[in-house]
Amino acid sequence: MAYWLVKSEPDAYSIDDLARDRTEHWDGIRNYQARNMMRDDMRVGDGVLFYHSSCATPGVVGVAKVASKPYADPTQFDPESRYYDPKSDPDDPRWILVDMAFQRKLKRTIPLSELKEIQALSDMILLRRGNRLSIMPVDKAHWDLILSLE
DNA sequence: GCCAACGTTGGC
DNA sequence: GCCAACGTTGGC
Repeated sequence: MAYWLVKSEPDAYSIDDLARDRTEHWDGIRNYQARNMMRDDMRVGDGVLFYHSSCATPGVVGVAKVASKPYADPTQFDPESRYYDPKSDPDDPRWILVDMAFQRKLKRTIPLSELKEIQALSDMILLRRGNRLSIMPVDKAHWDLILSLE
């Protein structure tokens, strides 16, 4: 079992939205690295840290898990969608997603500022300068440490 | 709102 | 294949 972190802007889709929906197809990912991780590396049951970005207090806010095998992101074929990709071939879809299922909301937000102060987390991808990946792997040791801060 | 960092696009 | 221009991300 592997561990991941996904970013979401709470104005667009928050942990409370996921708590309400219980499960959500993680659509709209238009970055090849992130797509490759969903397509090639995620397995049903993998753990996911849910992270709020571009907000007053960015940080880890909940736990989810991977809830489906990878499949084609339907929004790429929908001309009405902001994620529409006219260059994607329906016979060979460019964008792949998985479903995410709600597990729980943390008792508190664990803020980015706090994670940055922890030496043992200094090599986390999330904390690397200029990191813009919206999906990234998390080491088990980092996963355990972050959740121990709750 | 600013701006650094990055990924993608497209001309050559 | 290079690289400048551009758009986006995301913290502050």
